[in-house]
Amino acid sequence: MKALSKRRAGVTIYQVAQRAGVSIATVSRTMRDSDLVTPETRARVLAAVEELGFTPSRLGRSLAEGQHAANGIVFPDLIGPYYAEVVLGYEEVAADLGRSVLILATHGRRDAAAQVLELANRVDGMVVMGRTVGDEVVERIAASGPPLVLVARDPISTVDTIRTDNERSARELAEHLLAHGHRRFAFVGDPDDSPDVAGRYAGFAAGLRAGGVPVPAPVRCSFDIEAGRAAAEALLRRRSRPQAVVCANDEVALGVHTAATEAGLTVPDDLAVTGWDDVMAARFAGLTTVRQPMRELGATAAHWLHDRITERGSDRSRPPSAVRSQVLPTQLTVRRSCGTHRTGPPPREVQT
Amino acid sequence: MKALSKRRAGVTIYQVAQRAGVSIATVSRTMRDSDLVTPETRARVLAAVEELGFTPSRLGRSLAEGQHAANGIVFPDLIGPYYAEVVLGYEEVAADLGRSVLILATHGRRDAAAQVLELANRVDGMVVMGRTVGDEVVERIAASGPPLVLVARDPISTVDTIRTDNERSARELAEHLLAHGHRRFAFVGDPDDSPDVAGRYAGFAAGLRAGGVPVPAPVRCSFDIEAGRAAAEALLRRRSRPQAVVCANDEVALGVHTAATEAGLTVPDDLAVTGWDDVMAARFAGLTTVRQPMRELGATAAHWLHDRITERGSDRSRPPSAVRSQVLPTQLTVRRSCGTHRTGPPPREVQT
DNA sequence: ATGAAAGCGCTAACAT
DNA sequence: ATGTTAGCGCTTTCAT
Repeated sequence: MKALSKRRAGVTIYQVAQRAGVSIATVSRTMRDSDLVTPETRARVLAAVEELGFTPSRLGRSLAEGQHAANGIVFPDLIGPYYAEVVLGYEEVAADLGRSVLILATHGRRDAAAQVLELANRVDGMVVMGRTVGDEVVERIAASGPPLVLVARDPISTVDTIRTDNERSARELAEHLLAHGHRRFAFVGDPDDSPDVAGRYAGFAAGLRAGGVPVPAPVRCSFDIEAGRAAAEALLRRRSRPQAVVCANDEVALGVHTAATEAGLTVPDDLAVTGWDDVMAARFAGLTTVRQPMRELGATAAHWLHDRITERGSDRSRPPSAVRSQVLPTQLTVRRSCGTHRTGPPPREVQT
Repeated sequence: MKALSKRRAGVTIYQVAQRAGVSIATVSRTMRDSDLVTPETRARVLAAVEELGFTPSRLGRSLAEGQHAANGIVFPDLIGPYYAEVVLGYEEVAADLGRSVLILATHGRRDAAAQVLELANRVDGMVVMGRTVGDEVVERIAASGPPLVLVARDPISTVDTIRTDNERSARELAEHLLAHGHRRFAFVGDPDDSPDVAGRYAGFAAGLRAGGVPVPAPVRCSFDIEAGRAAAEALLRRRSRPQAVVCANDEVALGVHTAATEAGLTVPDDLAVTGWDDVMAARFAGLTTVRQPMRELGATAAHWLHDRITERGSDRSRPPSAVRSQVLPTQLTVRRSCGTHRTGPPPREVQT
């Protein structure tokens, strides 16, 4: 069979060189804006480039340079605004720094590790977010792959990590709920599911403990409205119904809210509900929640990665700079759903 | 200066070959699972691969194969669930087909064209969505670049296009509002901004015209809550306030809703409001809107692209298959915000 | 200022 | 079944 299985090549540097009557080195120099080319030669080359419609092959260039000029980012999915915002912040900065962006959504697939490793092979640096792959994978890449930045997951030695604060705001939230007079609590969400949820539960528990109130075991559920609703339906059937339900994120809280309303309960009078993330719907549902700087998370990661890539490119005898770790602050946003305030006018979009 | 600007190479196929005492061809065959290698040789090679921690270079492989094994997608941003869902649907299918995904958010940057062209250089096929770059760019890539699929933008000859229906549902929406008794309308959104909005305005206008009601000029605004709110504030100050406001998307509608409430008006009694997209907040705000199959949009694009890439890879003497074009159906979702129904019980999540 | 040539790491046709 | 070798398209010494 004569089928050409290989993609037909475009215009190459050789054709341009021939057309301009110069060597490929000169064409290359012209394309890279080297000043070792006389204006006349340059003009001749440019003319040939124009006539032929030449665009340097990224593959050829990358192979020769040993650089992809691309960054990767690994996240679980794009459902809900959280990851989308992080990715957006990341992409924007990376693009400004002249780097293309490869994405990988793991969707909880079991072959995620292989895909992440494959991605590591296509980029000069990458971000790995929580809930995607285990530390073994991260450690392997850290050891022999491109520079890494961890986002929203527990740090491991030698790898830069950037997170948002969970414990502090969760504790603040618990204290706020206690101040409302609530004494029977529930936590909906799975601390084993992600470091973020673990931190939120820990802060929540610390707050209750400090208030001398018993800490409930978490009601485990996944990150969506339906899961929250199902969890709440079970919760509301208990003999001793909780007065306040703290949820792992806004979707879950919105599900709990829906279930409560459907059960004939009024939020917050019969049941207080809180979320996390401050998604758009939270505002319209009057949900008390915690806002976190999602875009900044992505943007910072992109900058840090760029630093690592740049330092690795330079003198390799110099030791790499110190491992960085940062926790960005979050902001409790109080709306109606956490309970009626006992004094003063009803709060509107108060932020502490 | 002695700085090694070139990235230190990893383990190469040559080192593995030497270690295993075979030629690089045999190593290559082993890695590609060719059956032209005896089990013993294969084992020896695999051992060497293991000991050395060899991973084939994607760059070397791609250059030799003339294939990136990657797809691209260009969209304006990831604000709001619309593009995020499309991207997610696209990524999921592309990953299943063994292709990495490169994203490019144009953010309305003026150098978007250059970035899109650069992206075209890194992929075997790409999706271009509306509101990103002009047809000149698309046409240029169609002529000399990788296969293309257009999503949510007007078709151009020779390029596959996939859209969701705007006119039909918009007209249905207008008819529904007329049935509520509304007679003075406003449309908030910019038809010049995207083909989608143009289609929605056209359907809306057609519906009003058929009902013998004057068609208002669009109140132009961008795609966010604040813009909608600002537009509504101006609108509500007019001497003859509209009875119903049809918005280009849910964010705008939510902004209009907010402005109306702040102005002391009740939705829908004093003002009916409708959106488009059915974002999560729409449900909690009781917003009448139109749902579109966002993920399917992305998934279909990924499949079509795969077809094109595959057919191009095979016998090039065979002409390419016909240009495809498809319009996915949308679904009017009626909630409270469009007006009180004159007969029967209040509608709840009715879908027509 | 320009050219010749040696890679970069791999695949695949061809030879044995 | 395995090896040899010629690319793939570019960058970058090293000469001139």
